[in-house]
Amino acid sequence: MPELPEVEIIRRQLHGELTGARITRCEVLLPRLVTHPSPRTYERALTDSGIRGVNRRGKYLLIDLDDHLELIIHLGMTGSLSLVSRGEERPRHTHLVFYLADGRDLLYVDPRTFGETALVPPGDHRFLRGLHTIGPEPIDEGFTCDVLACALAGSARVKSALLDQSRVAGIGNIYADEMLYRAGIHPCRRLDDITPPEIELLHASMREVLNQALSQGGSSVSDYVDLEGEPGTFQSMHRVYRREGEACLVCCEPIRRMRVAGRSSYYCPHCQR
DNA sequence: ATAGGCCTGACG
DNA sequence: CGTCAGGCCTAT
Repeated sequence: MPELPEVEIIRRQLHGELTGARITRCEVLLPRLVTHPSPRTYERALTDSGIRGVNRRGKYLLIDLDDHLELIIHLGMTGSLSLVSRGEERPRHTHLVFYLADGRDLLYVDPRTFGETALVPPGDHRFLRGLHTIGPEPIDEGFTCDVLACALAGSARVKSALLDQSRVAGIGNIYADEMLYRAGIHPCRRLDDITPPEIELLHASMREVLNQALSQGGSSVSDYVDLEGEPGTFQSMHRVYRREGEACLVCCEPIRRMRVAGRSSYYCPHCQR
């Protein structure tokens, strides 16, 4: 569920709450979610680890531990984290429990179980192909128009390209549609057909959408909540996503939905060319 | 490039 | 019952 803005909100909260805290032990309740090393080794290695900080790359959370390890968590489609006092009842679908020395537990909850977690030497992302091949961060200073133009080389359809994490990191189905709408670009346009001025428009739209979503605490369409259980509010500013049949805010044409790259894609047939 | 698979849950 | 869902991997 969470895309870059939602994961970044959670990262900031985790960083504030967990920096300096200590994991006393970890319990893996759904071994399938641990992709490296074995779930037992993962549990053992996490025993008594200090947390130095929390970083993010695309949709991956990277928790920096003091015993020369990096704890990686990807929330998949429906994953969430929550920080609770020990003894509080655990929500349904709690699959990982990190016990902290201060009496709190960090819970990983995920109904659809599409998430994953791993424990690796810092920066060693060989075991997570998605991380190993990840593209540039679109909210970084260095993400210039030129960087975007390079990332969007080729002949794929632009929506597929935006969803491709090896081209640009962190964009998912909601934000791809919202960016393309604001840039006036049809999701099916081929990359080699997009002009330099359009790349500039798209670049500006990407930064605008991601920054606005961040300042609104992300999008909560069905179940996204942050570390404190709070939903975001950017969904009220969605202009196309899940608005099929509703009037375009600019031209009043009904918003349409079509399948692109296997995903529902919402667009205005008049404003997006 | 597309379909199907992984899962559970909400909704019509 | 069927369809859809914020992700991502595989096989064709």
